[in-house]
Amino acid sequence: MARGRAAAPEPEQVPESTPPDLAAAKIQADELTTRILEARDAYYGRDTLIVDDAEYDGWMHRLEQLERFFPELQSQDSPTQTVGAARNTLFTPVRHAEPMLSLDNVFSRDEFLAWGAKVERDAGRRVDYLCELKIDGLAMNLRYENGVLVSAATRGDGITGEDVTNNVRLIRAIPQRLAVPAGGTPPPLVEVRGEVYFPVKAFEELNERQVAAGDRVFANPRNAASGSLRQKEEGKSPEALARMRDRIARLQLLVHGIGAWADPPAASQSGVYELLKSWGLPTSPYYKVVPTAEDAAAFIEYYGAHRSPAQGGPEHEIDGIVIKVDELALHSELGATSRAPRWAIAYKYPPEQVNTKLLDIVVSIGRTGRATPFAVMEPARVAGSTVRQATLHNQDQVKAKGVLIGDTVVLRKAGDVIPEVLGPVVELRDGSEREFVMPEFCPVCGTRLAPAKEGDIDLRCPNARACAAQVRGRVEHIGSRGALDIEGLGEVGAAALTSPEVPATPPLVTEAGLFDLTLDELMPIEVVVRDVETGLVRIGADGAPDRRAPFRKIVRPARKGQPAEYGPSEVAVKLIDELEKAKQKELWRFLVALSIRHVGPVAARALASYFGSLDAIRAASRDELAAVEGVGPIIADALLEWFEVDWHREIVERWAAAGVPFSVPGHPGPGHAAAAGGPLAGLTVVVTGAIEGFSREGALEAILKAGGKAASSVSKKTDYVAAGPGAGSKLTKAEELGLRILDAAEFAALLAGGPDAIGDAQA
DNA sequence: CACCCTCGAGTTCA
DNA sequence: CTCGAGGGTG
Repeated sequence: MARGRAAAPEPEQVPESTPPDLAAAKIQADELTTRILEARDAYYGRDTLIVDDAEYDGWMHRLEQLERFFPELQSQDSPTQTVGAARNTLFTPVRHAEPMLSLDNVFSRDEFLAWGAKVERDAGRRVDYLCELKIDGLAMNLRYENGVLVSAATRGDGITGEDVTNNVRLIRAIPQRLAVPAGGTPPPLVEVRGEVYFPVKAFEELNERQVAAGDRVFANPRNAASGSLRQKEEGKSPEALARMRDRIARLQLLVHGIGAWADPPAASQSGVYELLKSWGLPTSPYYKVVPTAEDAAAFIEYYGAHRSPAQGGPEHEIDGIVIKVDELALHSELGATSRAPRWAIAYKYPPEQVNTKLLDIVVSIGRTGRATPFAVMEPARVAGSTVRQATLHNQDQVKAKGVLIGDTVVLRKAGDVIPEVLGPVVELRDGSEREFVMPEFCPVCGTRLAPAKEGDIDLRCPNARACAAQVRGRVEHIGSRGALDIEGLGEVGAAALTSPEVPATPPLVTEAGLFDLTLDELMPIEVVVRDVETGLVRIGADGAPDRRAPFRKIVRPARKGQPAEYGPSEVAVKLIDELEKAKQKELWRFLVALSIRHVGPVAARALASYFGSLDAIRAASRDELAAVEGVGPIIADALLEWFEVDWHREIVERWAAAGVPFSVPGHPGPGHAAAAGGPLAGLTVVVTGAIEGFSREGALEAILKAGGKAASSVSKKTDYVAAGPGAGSKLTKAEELGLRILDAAEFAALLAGGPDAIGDAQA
């Protein structure tokens, strides 16, 4: 990774040490919350200042940091979430008839089971648990008098909320009047608690419309729900008003509790739900009553893996599971603390979306010279891991996302793996943010960046031969699995060979010398150690940069008058040995290793099996090249152009001189594609997840060997999908298309005996 | 001219 | 593993 610019935050912004674990962070956050709330009560309620502003700001800042790093800690009633809302007096405050308590949180199975054990101890017996999905929406209190909806309010601080009755009346899912069965009378006063949310699908459609209309997009369904409900009708054009009403109407509600009703109307929480349902109020179909805490833990686990509709989950986002003691008599027996009831708990999943600070946008240069801007962020935990960087693809994407350096941005992991910046939280701007400007010159070698051809969005560094980032990238690529698969020639190895601290002239100026490397050349190499967190050079005890020599070790320590004696390290011996072995690898791997545009493993295999040698490919005309299946005029041109460059030909010559044959043994000559045949002839197979008994590469290799085609993505043309543990979106897609899905055993049978072996006449 | 496919790049984990 | 870009094929 090549960094263009050093980040320079103000010194007092340096984060305090992050607590080592979630439990410690939780204690700190609770402590801060209490202090902040006390200070705020004193200020707003009694008009007295009990702390000065600076200290108060310090608490808030620290709490924000904790919540950013452990998003699990963030709750809707955290001071960091409510402070803005509290100052905002757009809507009249209403007092709830009965306080809306929040729930205590647990973050692990063990914590949850400990809670269950305590409940049963306090109750003195076994209890039934009601498990339900914790909707990531907006907590609401609906007040019905004599069966008629009279007010709707947000949760607010739990005592007082904001009156959003007018907007809530537009929500189709909420009945204006309770449907009391014939003969029954509605209670004179009841408060119904529920959660308003935007269904995920409606949310996606909403954002598409917002984009089309040139409006701002919402970061997530919860923001969309809250934003929609807190809109005022005044000052809107008729069209805007219609859009706002239409948006509100799409909101959904699910109810999960009651307040302010003297006589418990049922014996259990589940009984309450049945009652609410009979009144015509929407209740969640996903709740379940289980006899043990262990069963509740299984419920938690199940929905952890089935959070989205695609996985068989609900139409709303969930941020956890709520577990309640089912029997109502126990509720009053167990009671509540000042903040939360003791008979219920919220299990929180690690969130898949977090806010964090965009510290800088830096440009990296890849092996092809492409300049890619990426976001450098304050480290944040998302979906279980810590993220500090994410790609922004190109300058157009930076514009399209609308992020400024210094913004608070929404970060998520696409497909639970790849960090992705969704966009800025515009409300949190303070004016100090600045726009990203694409640099004019390569941050690594200083050459002017330019599009490869006119109209291209991507800028590239044209200095392919000498730009350190590109040389290093190409060398790393040679060692990668899709090319020569050389152990020891990864990111670190490639950097050490191409841009070490010592010697001044690196052993590899270009990849041409790769196979001429000797142990004597490797041993002097010294690299400087960089801090993982900051990317800065680490300074040793003597004040000089911390240097390491990865390719040598001390054979005999220094003695009086005698300097230490050095020899090659195991890593160095291994690397030289691996390079020697690599010379005998298949031709197509060398084609990939040459970094010719558009020539990856697939095109390289086709070329190698058709022509049989690099000389034959080099001698071929544009038309002859394009005759190969999978190769068209563009790839043909890329090949011809590649061979026209002097230093490219030098790579081939020096590798050949070092003993690389550049040919397929026993190949009859150009024009003879390897005969297709075998049990999988004419079939396309896609592999996803881990297949028992095969490595990733091995499975693909086996498919090709059996005469089949190993495709990288699932489509209608796919005949079989071999899926194992860890399978992702490819499996989902295969299921959607109704394709034949194989487990490891079936896959092995297919390889050996073709479709017949697994009972298929033909896919 | 639609598709469908491959390439290339970026990230983080064990 | 995912995305965008753009090539190849029917």
